[in-house]
Amino acid sequence: MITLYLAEDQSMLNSALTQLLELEDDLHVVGSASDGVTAWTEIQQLQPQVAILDIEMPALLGLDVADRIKAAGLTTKVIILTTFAQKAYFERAVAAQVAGYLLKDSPSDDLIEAIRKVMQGQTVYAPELVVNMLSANNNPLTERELAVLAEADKGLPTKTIAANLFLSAGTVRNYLSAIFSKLGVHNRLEAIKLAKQNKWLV
Amino acid sequence: MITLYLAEDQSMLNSALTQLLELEDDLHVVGSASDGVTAWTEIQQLQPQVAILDIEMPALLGLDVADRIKAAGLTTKVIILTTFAQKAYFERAVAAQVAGYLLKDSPSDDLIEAIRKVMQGQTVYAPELVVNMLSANNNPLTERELAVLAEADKGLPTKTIAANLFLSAGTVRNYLSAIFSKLGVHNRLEAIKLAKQNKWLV
DNA sequence: GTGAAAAGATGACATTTGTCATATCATAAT
DNA sequence: ATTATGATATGACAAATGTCATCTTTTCAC
Repeated sequence: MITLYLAEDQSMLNSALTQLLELEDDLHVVGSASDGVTAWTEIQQLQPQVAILDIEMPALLGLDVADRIKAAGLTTKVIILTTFAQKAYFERAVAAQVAGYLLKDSPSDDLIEAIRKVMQGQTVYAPELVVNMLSANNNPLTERELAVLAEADKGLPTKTIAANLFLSAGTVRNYLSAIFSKLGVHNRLEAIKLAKQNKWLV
Repeated sequence: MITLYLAEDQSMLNSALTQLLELEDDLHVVGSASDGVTAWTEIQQLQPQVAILDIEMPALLGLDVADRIKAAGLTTKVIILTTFAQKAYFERAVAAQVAGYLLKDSPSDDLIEAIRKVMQGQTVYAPELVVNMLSANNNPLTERELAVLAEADKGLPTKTIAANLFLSAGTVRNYLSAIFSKLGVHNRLEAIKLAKQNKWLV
């Protein structure tokens, strides 16, 4: 019998999956949560064999939970279950040595299959991710540029951004200009949109 | 036996729900799709008693499918199943006289219950929506202002916005200025953020 | 049918942005 | 030791943006 914990903040999917997994003779869902903090607390107590974690959850990202599971030395294997194939998330997941990374864009039977494979020691990655990995869309922005862009994203004018980051207004505009040129756009809005699309900016 | 059709583009949820609904003795899923066009085609052929439609799907919105079902005079009852409580969507759904409007933020049992109620002629609306409706956080922007803001949101410069809407650049700036003053902000970015927060802008 | 909004326009002006050249200093890589 | 890169800054200039006053037409409610 494989014991499972499910952390997924979309109730419809959470409850549907829970019931579905329970139908399998060799699977048992010992608990579920719709936020990261609850998940982390309960996983420590229940020590399930496999934890299925959504990434985007209130309070704590699934990836953060994965990090903690690893840091705490639990034997719980982690399967990340998320909506989109985003490189940044996938990289973090790999770094946290998760056992599986599935997309919600695949049928529920894939999840069941993945659980069994993971318990046999295999790692299961959605093929889309691997492809995505190879087509390196790496963040061209430096840390400072990102900081400036993040301020700009708040809708603040140059002066305020400068004040917030203890820079001169000119420097801020330089950074923005550098950002635009790297991203091939011509104003803040476009830069922000692009950076968000690529998840360089949250 | 109630015949169902399920249109949902997130495969994990689609397959999980299909299997779950099939477990109920009085429910039968006659078909499912992950895009609006397929859904519409098959609903016409299969004429299910209830169609469960996601809103955001490729090719055709669930709401569009609902409109067509109504226009074609089918007896198929529609339950909209969507992620967020957005007033605009809800209003369209009510206008299309859908029988139910559920959020994915509710457990799957709610859906099953809703299906049975709908077949008894009841309408089922998520309570969050009704609350949202009453707390009239009414949009102070006119249709035209919204259109301008939507263009601005694409990151386009004034000229291009003007060209796209067949307006003069000056008019566009006037509209933006009017928007800022109504919203109490001083630039596009802030206006867009505020409008999105209030769901006046998608 | 009058009056109030809303849609649309123009022109002028001040401010904010975006671009560019150029410079210093620190650090990391070869 | 030299070179590249990143962080930081200035000054100058052009282009885009935001503000205001003012004007016309259409539409819709009373």
